[in-house]
Amino acid sequence: MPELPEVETIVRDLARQLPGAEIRDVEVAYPDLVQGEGAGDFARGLRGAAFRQVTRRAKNILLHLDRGLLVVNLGMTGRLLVRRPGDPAPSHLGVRIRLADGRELDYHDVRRFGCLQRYTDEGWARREEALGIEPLSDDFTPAWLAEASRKSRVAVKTWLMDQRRVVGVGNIYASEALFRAKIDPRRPAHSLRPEESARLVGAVREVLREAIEFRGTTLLDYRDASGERGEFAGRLRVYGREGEPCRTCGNPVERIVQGGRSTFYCPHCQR
DNA sequence: AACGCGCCCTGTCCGC
DNA sequence: TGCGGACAGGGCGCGT
Repeated sequence: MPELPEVETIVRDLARQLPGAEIRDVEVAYPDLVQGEGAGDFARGLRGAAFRQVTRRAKNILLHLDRGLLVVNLGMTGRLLVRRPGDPAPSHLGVRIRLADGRELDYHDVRRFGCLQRYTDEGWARREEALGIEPLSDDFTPAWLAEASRKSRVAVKTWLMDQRRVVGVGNIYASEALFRAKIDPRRPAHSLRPEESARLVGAVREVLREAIEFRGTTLLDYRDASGERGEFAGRLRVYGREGEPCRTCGNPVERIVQGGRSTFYCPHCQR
């Protein structure tokens, strides 16, 4: 479910609400969500720790503690919610973190593709090496894209979604960025001309920034840390619009499958 | 090495 | 109304 804009929205919410809060105890309803150690050690390791700050790396939520960090990946349907006394109980509770001030930080996940894992600072630094560059950082430039994709024959849409290269771009924003850049998603990554690399970098940054401004895209499951929907869905230009008229040329938007995932694009506008 | 595929899991929707 | 199949925002591990 969540790509960079959705995760960033949650992180900004949590960064205002969590620092200073102390963990009273932890209840793990689904042990398979906890990675790296057993549920008992996980719960004991968190008990008594205090939240320092909350940041994002790729599609991961980094909850920095006074000892190490707790990293949450939401998978497809994960939600991380701050719950106050009296708020309705979640229907698919995975992990409940009770805070000393009476609030709860609840992780729910219908499909349970998400995960939570504790890391030491060094452990996370090692794990992070496998992740690509941040698309909203200064590292993401047309020159970098041209060089990094030079030897890759995979379709540019599949290439964009590979988290070892660029992080944070998932199935929705890959389609949207390629539409904005007017590039056919089936093109081999290495075939982009310099001006196309430049357009793609600009389009990725633009669509991610706009989506953050609108607090992300809610198709079905996504909710922010307060349980509210994102408002970007109505601004999607191609994703989920198979057969509907392209907002630029009026020809029907098409859906194809690439790497087992749906891709939406306009064959007339994207070449 | 890079790439394509299947799988993890539950829920919803659509066609028959 | 019921049932089977396709599909859903991610990521990992396998084989070639």
